[in-house]
Amino acid sequence: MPAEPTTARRRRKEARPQELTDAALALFVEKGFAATRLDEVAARAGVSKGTLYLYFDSKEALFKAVIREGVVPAIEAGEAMLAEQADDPVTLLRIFLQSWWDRIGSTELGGIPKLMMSEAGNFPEVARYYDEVVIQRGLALLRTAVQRGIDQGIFRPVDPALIGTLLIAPLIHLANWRNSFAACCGNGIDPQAYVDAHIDLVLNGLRVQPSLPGAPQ
Amino acid sequence: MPAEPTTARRRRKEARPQELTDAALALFVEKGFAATRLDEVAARAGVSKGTLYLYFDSKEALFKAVIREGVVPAIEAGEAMLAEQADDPVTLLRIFLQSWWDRIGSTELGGIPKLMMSEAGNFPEVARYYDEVVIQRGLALLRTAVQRGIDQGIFRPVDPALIGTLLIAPLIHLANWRNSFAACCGNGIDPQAYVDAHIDLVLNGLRVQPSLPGAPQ
Amino acid sequence: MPAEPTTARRRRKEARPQELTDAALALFVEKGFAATRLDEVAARAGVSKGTLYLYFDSKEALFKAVIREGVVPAIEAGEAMLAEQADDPVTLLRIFLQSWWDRIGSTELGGIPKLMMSEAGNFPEVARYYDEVVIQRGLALLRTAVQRGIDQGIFRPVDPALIGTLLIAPLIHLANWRNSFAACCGNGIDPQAYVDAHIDLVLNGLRVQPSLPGAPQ
Amino acid sequence: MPAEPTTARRRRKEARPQELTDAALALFVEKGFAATRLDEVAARAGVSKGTLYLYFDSKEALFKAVIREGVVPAIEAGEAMLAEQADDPVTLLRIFLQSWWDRIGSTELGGIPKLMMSEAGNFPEVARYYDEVVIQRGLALLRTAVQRGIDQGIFRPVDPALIGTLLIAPLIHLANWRNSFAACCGNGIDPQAYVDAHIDLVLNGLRVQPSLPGAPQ
DNA sequence: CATGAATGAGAGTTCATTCAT
DNA sequence: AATGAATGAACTCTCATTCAT
Repeated sequence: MPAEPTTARRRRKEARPQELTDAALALFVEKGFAATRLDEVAARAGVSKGTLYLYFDSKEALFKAVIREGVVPAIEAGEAMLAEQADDPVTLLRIFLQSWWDRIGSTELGGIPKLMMSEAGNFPEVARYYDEVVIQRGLALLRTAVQRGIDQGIFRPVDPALIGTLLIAPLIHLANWRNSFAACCGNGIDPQAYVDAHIDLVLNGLRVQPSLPGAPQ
Repeated sequence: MPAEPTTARRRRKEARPQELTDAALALFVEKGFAATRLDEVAARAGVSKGTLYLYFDSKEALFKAVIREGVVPAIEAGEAMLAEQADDPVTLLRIFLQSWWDRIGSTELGGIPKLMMSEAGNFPEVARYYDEVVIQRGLALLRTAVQRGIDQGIFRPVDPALIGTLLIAPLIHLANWRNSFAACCGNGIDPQAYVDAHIDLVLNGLRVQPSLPGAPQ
Repeated sequence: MPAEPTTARRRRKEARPQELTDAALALFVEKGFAATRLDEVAARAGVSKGTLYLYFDSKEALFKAVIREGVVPAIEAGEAMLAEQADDPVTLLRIFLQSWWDRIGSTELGGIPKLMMSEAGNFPEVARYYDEVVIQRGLALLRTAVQRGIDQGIFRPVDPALIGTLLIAPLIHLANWRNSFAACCGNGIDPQAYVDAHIDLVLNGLRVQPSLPGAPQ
Repeated sequence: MPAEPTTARRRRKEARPQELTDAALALFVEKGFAATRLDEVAARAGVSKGTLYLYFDSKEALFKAVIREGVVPAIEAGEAMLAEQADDPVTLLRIFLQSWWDRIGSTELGGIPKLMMSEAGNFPEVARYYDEVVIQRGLALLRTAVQRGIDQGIFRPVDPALIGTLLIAPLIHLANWRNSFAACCGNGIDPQAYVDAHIDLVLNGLRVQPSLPGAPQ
């Protein structure tokens, strides 16, 4: 009768699925789903090809797991935002965008948008899941913040539904760039400067014209 | 000496390559390069599999041709913009962004950015070519316009290098969306409204505080 | 109504089949039947691929024609030998072997044995035809000559059936070499010296012990 | 750390490459390289098509392995000959020729010369390798033996370089025949009788005229 | 007659998936 | 649990063959 696995081993075993999805995420982002061979995934995770099938039924199941795993932190990040939710819409937007970059865009998870975009056509139900659970929730957060700003008279009366996408698009674009062209055509853009410039630009664009300094009230 | 083929046949022969790259573009954008079978490309173009090889040496060569063909209109559009170049930087940016959407983003060519982004890792030299010929040139145009606005005191002193990307990113994002999630998770965004909102937002964000309309001089 | 073709054209037309089989022979010998593309044959003959099918029903038919054409000179050479048939078996063998080399082995036709040997397994009925029409007749000639030498007491009483093959084998071997290894591993063998040495060797080997020159009668 | 595979499995794995090259040799010799389908090779070896690629990178690599494997016994046979090397050149030649037939020509390996000759044009570097490692070494052995016979006054002063080829050519020819025409046009030649007749013929041809028995000294 | 664009069956090669060990 | 040899369906690519011009 085999003894209970040692703690080290148990931990290893329980960590396996994530080690595998981590390896898969990196490769799926780099080469795309179809062009990634399971051999490579296994090799990168330091296991044999057959082992993958102990944890995932198929390549497609692995893909779904990768997305599901990648989605959780996004949701958690979003919920954290709600918790910190300041009343000040400007601060809220700043926090949201900066946090998204810090916790998602600039990390390994920053490849998820590219991957999901690339494969949406091949995995519509995964795309739908991702849309509902991540995109729409994120947009709702942004919309709420913008609406609040409008209500408070801080922001111009823009269409909050459109603005949500406009606020996140440049960050996703940067994440996509880092996971595509950056490897071959590194432009010298400093991510943080880019994020700052974006936040600065859109907040300026949203704000109602403040009275000019020195202008008559 | 062989007789020249009749006009009908000749015309067919000359039109073939584009018919094939058109079909390939659509499928590459929809499913990705690796997941697209040449059978499908041929079928979509109404020819047999073997015919593809009369015009392209390999699947990879077809990919390169697709990109090369897709790049030409982008360059031409850019040059057209220069020709129309108004002195007014605001008008110039409006025209540039709107034209990009009208002539590239909203057309079949709007799939090129997604495709190129998805495959940059697998075709670095094509990505490099695309970056040099399309991206950097486009950014240069935008940078110039922004710089001119700054020089004229119309725009705030932002970093033109960063702003270029920020100006185009939301349009690319929209094009990407239309070529990925739109098929399964159509959000109700009206493209023109989105483009308008974007232009409005960034121009407001760029402008130095204009005197409020109706405000006392 | 088309005018009668001019003589030049007519001659061209009638010569076509042979131009085609000549091209085919060279390539079949060089690369083998399966590895030779009809494109190449056509190009070498200076016609288009389709033209081949005006003269031959299929690649296989072309192969058969190549062999049939290559066989005729061998038969004619054999018949010429019979006509010149000296009574002296030694002279007869000399003439036969030297003529075979001059008229067959050293010419383009020298590739036929290699080709036929390589393809015998794939075209057994052609091989059978070749065996009957060329090999067996040639061997019969040799056998007859050898038998005559034995009958005349000039040759030792060897088995004529075996000796026939032994007499021609080295010449075929040389022809094969020239159509295979010679291109990449040219050995410095002088063909005529080789033929001479062979004739010298086998005639010496066949002869009954002649009185030593200068020996007392 | 993975457990070592059991002996049965390991033995299979180690034996595979040779099983595959054996199957390939037989088919390459029978039909030629280009006309042999990998399906057939796999089927003959009792494996699936894909398994071939676990052991050989490509059809061409399989070809090279077939030759390399086929070459080893030839070299070993040659070395064995050197070991047995009698001082008597006549015996040496007898042994060499007979052994070549017994150990090479009459076995599966007897197809190698035909195969190599047929494919020399398509694989020049393999042909070069084969020439250096097998042909030239074999010829050197024969040349040495003949030269020794000449030096001892046993053989006539022939050109040893030419004679080497002349000695082996009829045996190669017989091997070639058995791997080509024999299947369709079996002539009734008894191989051993042929080998004997050849050895008898050439040794007689080489020898200086012995004094006739009973002839006056 | 001659052409060469077009075809599609077939071959080489890849790789997700299985399973005996 | 883990392995990796084996599989075979599927894909890219080739080329003998056809046929409209």
